[in-house]
Amino acid sequence: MAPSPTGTLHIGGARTALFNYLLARKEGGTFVLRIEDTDVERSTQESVDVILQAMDWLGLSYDEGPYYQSERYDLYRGKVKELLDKGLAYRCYCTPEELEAKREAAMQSGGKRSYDGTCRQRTDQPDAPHVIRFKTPQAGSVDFVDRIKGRMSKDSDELDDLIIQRTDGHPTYNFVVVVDDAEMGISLVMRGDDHVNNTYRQIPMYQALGYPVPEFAHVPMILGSDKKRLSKRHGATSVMAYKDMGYLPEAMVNYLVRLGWSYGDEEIFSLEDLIEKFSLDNIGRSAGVFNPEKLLWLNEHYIKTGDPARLGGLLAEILAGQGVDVSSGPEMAAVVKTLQDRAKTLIEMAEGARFYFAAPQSYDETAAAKFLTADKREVIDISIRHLEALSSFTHDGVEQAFQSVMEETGLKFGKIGPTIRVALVGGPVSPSIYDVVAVLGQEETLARLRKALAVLTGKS
RNA sequence: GUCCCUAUCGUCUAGCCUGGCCCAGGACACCGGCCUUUCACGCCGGCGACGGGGGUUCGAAUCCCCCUGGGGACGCCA
Repeated sequence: MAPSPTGTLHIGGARTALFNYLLARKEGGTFVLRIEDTDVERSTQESVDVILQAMDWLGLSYDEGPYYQSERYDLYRGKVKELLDKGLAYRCYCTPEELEAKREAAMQSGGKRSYDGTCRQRTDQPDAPHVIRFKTPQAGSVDFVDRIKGRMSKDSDELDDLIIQRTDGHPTYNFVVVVDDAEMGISLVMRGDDHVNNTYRQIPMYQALGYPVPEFAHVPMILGSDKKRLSKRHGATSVMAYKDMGYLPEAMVNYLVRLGWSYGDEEIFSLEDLIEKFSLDNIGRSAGVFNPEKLLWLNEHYIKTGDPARLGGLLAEILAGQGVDVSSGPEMAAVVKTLQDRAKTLIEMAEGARFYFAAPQSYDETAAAKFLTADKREVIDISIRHLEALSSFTHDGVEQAFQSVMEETGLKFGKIGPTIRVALVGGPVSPSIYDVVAVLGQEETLARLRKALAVLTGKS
């Protein structure tokens, strides 16, 4: 996996990383992380950190690296010299302005925008600013069999002499990946299919340098809902943004892998399942549209089925970050269990959990007007009595207590529950009353009910 | 513009290689119903696609050709 540290790790990059990881794990290969930071202008340490964090969050552990291309310039320079000495590369003195003008002119006349090879035959080698270009063979065609797309071919005369070393001496991407992939023994290059045209340019370089040509697997791109390249205008695209929005990494992994890959009708896969089941054969060949709803559904699924203790830990972090004191409230796992079926994200769960840790300061107006009226004092009072007498403060115990309240008052639960709910949580929405009471505990429940009673008494 | 790739429900896809089991299956979303102490969950049902045109064949989503659509690349970015 070789991301470039010029931004965050986005959805597309993460999926490529995942596919690479899965294949390496499945086939017992080595998963190498290499940071492609030959663009000094745009590469930043912050981006490197974000990439590392995202890989870690997704659970994609690497066996080697991270390697930094910026630390391997000696190697690349040696290889450039080798090509120069063999006559397979040459100095080009054309300036960026000249090149731009030529491209412009070519565009106008409907021709190719390729470099015209002006400096290819140049015999003098003045000591002036120059780049180094690779002398791409002009005859025949470049062919390879892509592990995903099958036979691929391009006529060589469509290829021009690409720059492998800039005026400032820095090597360029297309050259260093060839050197690195070969030197690092990469046997399969899997990357987005926006690179297929680079592959045609890279293969001759492997050959020129005497390297074996690796296998290639070009994964289709991920597009936005308008079928355009995924970008910020389609909403969050960075992986870590989803962590912040309360998504679970297993949901992200599951979503990502199904975007472009399938295994019959199955939808749910853990990383472990995937290491066993993943295969290049089941990757589709066409671009896919990023669908946030399905990702959300998967997140919902993993929240629903997740281990309460683990989810509790994650929830506590979020709550703490929101300034909620979770140290004195009920046990997190118990809280989670009451919310798992009704939250799609951890953020949503946190919202739903706040009342457990802070008694209502006020009551929702419309809910109170309906369910917390003076005539409800008796119900609350009777409920208090039965809950006081209850020794087993569990879901079932609480249910029995309310059974008694129903008998004593002759009311159906529909006439009791909503009132208790508003008194306990302050609003009209919460998990099942029995669960809320059981999790809140006897002391806290009674305190909140008495408070409500006092408020009602003060009113009349 | 040139080149490369690609084409099944709105979206992700199964099926295509090894034609008939497909008047096309699953999932998300959407719509309806049931359940229900709120909100949800859940359950049941529904809507919905082989881009078009030519071939080949007894028979094509599946094979061939053309068209069209979509994406990508064309940088001293990666």
